[in-house]
Amino acid sequence: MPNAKVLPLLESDAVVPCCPPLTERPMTAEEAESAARMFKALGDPVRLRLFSAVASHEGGEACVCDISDVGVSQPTVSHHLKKLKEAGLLTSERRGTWVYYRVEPSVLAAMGKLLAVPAAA
Amino acid sequence: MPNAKVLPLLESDAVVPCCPPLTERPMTAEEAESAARMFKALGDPVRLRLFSAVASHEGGEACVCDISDVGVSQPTVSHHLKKLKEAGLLTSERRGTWVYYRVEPSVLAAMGKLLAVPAAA
DNA sequence: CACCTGTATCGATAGACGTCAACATAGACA
DNA sequence: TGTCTATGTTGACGTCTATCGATACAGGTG
Repeated sequence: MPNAKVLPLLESDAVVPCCPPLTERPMTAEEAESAARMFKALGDPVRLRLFSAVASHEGGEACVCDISDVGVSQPTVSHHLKKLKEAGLLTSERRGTWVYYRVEPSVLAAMGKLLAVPAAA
Repeated sequence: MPNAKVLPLLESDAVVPCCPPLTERPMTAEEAESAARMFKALGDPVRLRLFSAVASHEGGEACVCDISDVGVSQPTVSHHLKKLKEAGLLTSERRGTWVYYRVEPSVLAAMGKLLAVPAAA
C-alpha cells in the first residue's frame, strides 16, 4: 500500500498558494512581493528566535511569557510578534490572562516548498 | 597524487552547519543571527526575483544580462546581487565580458531544512 | 470597587535599507 | 593606444525599521 501514508502537513491544499519553487521558473513581481513578506518576517534575529521558540514549544503554541526572554524589552517582543502575525506565520489567541501564539504550519510548509532543491545534482 | 576531482564540502547533508529545524528547539542568539542573514537576503522582492531567475536558469547559473530586467536600475541590480553574494546564496565568476552568478545549492538546502515541518502532526 | 500582572499601543529616535545618477573598472576589439 | 560594452562602486536622499520608555488595555484577585 504505497499510498497509505499521507504526508501530514505538506500535501494539504490549505497550503498558502504562494508560488512555485524558486528554481522552477523566475518569479513574477507579484509572487516575489508576496513571498518576500514571509522571508522578511524571518529575516530578523529576534523574530527568528521568537518564531522558533513558539514552533518548538510543546503543542506548537506558547504563551508570550514563555518566550519573551530574548534580550529585548517587552514592547519590542510584542512588536515582533505582531509582525510575525501580519506575515501570516503566527496566530494568537487570548486565554484568560495570557496570550498564546501558535505557528501556521501551512505557511511554514509553503516556504519550505519554495526552497525545495531539485533532486538532480 | 592529487585527486582529479575533489568534491567540495558543500554537498550532501553536511550542508552548511547552520542550525537545526526551527521546530526542533529554540534557536540560540548566534544561530538566529546567522540564519536571519539568509532569510533577510530573500526578504526583498527584487532580490527574490533575481535569485529565482538565477536558480531557475539553465545550469543553475545566469549572466547578469539575462536577469537584470526586474524594473530597477542597473546599479540597483548590482547592489542586490552583491547582497545575495554576501549572504552566501550566490557566487559569481567573470568570464570574459560577462559576469555569471550561480546558486549555492547547499545553502538553499540548509534553509529548506530549517523550515522542515515535522512529519508528525 | 481598587490593585496587580500580562500584553498591546503610542511617540520618539537612531540606524539600516532601497534606490538612483554619476563615476570607476574590466575586458573585447580595432 | 583608444573606444565601446558590461558590471561594480560611490555618495546622496528618502523611507522603513528596531528599539525604548511611557502609557493604555484586559483580566484576575481581593
